[in-house]
Amino acid sequence: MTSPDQTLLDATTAARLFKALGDPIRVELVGLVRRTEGQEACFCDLADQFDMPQSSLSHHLKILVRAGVLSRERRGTWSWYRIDNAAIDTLAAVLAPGGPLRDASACCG
Amino acid sequence: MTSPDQTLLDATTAARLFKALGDPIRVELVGLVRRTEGQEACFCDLADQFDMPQSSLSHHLKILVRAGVLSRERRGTWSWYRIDNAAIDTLAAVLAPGGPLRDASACCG
DNA sequence: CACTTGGATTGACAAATGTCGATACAGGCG
DNA sequence: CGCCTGTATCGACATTTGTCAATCCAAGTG
Repeated sequence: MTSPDQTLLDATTAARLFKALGDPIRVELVGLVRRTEGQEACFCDLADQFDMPQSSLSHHLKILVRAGVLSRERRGTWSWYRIDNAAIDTLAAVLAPGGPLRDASACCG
Repeated sequence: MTSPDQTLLDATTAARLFKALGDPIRVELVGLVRRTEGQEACFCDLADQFDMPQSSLSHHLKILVRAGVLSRERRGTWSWYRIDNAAIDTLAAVLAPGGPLRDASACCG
């Protein structure tokens, strides 16, 4: 009748991360960072891959950082982005067989 | 400079699914269906778990169905929802170590 | 200090989203 | 057929989101 208590907290966390990835550009961004040496990429490298204004890209990156999917580090003139693996792990766990959203009798047995 | 070609399609698909899960209520909904016997639940059961108007719940379920996360089947008077495991698998694969968003040298070695 | 460059922030605006009450529709049942 | 019950859809509204141009700030260079 009332909204679920304990699980709602996890659902909120998961939803926040899912939401951050709920845009093709942001999925691409995370994928690009992941494919970069050391899972770290600077803004300038990312900007080369997208045909869009610099401000838009910065905006999407900010959303990913705010959600905890990426972290930003300013090194001299350039901004470097890297993946927060804990966040990805959280989502992977949610979707894994036996996790909150996936029955244990999944693909793998 | 131009937007990535091949991967963009996958990113769009993934983003569509992520977006559908980008709300705590919808995460809860999928979790509830998952925990139900046979991964199938009727609207009435789900409605008991949430303190919100029936129309809102129906709206969220529609979003999940439209995105392909759930499927709806009308059986007599009641609507039954079940998880589309292919969709969950798609996202799990995206987040898995070695997947598009996760470095291979992840948690598991 | 003046200038340039990388990148973040702001402002404006259209479009999408979440929420709710009201209404419509579909399937039993009298 | 008329009525109830379960669920979907509609209409209105406030909030959020994505996009772009413009501006601002920080760091390096002359």
